[in-house]
Amino acid sequence: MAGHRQRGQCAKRLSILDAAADVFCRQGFAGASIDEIAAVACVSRQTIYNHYREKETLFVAVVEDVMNRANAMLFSVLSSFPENADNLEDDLTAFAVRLNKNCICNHDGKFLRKLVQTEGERYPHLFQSWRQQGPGKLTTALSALLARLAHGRALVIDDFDVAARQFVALGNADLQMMTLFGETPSDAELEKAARNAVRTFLKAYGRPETEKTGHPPQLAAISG
Amino acid sequence: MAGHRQRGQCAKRLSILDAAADVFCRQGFAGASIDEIAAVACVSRQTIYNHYREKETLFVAVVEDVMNRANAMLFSVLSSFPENADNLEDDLTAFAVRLNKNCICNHDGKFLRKLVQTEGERYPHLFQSWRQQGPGKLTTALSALLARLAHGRALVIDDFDVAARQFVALGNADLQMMTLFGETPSDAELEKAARNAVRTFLKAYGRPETEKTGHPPQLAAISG
DNA sequence: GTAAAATTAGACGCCATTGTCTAAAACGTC
DNA sequence: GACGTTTTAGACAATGGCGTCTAATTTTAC
Repeated sequence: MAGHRQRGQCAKRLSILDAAADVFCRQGFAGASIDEIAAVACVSRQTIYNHYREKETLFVAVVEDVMNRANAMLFSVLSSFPENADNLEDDLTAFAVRLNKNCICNHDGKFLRKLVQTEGERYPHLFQSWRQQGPGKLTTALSALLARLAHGRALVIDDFDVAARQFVALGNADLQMMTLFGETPSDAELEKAARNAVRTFLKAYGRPETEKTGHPPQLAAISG
Repeated sequence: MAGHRQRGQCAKRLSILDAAADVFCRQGFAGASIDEIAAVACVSRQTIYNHYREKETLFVAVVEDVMNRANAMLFSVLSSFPENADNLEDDLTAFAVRLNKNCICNHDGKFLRKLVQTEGERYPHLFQSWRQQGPGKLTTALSALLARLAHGRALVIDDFDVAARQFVALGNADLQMMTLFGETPSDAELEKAARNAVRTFLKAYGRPETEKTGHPPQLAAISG
């Protein structure tokens, strides 16, 4: 009887989901063909229609799958935010690297931003939930984490929400063009971008005594 | 004979170009139909094929048209960058507002970012030129303008390219999500976003004496 | 007004895609 | 090995879009 023969079925489902994500990402919803998805998934077309009633059903399932993965990853990265300020610049830099590498510049992040731009108007409810649970959560959570550091006298911040958005924006400043054009930054580039971002962030929000230790007043670098 | 009957022809061309931009932007290349473009342009389908040999030709023409408009606007906005530092915060804020409003959050800016994401892989040469003349020029030009201010002792900057990218990134920090989701920020939101960005930028890069005047040391806002 | 050029509506062939259907094959469990 | 389920390959109709063609109509220049 039909107990749990889900072993092979589940593998098929995942295979279809992965292939569909790949093809939808490259071709968009309109440009993607079920036949190509079936070919990439090494699965018959009928199997796809067997699991997902129609193209749109499959699309929604793919987006929800990617959203879940991305949200889980974001939660995981956020939980690695530095708690104390012993080595703030290095810890924040490492955090920014993780955030960029695993949440923003990674495959899922690019996929979601691409999709929300192309199909956002056609499926408002679908991406609205991602907006709240993804980028929305990122800002509020990061805002709270920065507040913790500020409460511990490590940072001087007047508006935590603004500072959170600026931290993310600075972290992407050097990578935005690359990711926009589909390139994936190397580890060295990720490291350098995060370092630049955190230096500037701490120059703006770091406690004057704290940030100055270690660095000479940086005035030496100015030309003339 | 065929001298220059271009009066009506030119109008048709522009009408087609506008309609095609609209439909391509909403539906993407694959999803856009020539019939719909013809309907929006109030033009027969044959007229489109008369001016542009095939769908791809039309698409390329649309992208180049938008690129030219965007580049001209970017050049115009860059030329309004403040020269002296008499009222740096306000001048930079006004500049950031113009940059966001007319180059990044406007219709053409959103269109180009959307298109480069969806069709960038399929037409690399097409968008590569925009990358160099649009975002590329923005960074190098802004870098030179910041260098001018730094040379005049108004700013303290160690890496001008990084500072330029950070200025743009900070300017978008509060607006990124809105533009990603297709919304258009109000003037008040533009003003506030630019103000937040420039405040932080000047906290990081402003000369200590200059930036402190006017503002109390901002330590009062910290909780506890 | 006239002639050349441009535009229009509509029909047409062609091709790709969607979603359904069927019969055969593979699979997993007993 | 037998049975029920799943998968597969392929055929199938229906749809829609692209690009072409034609004949009629409008616009424009002179």
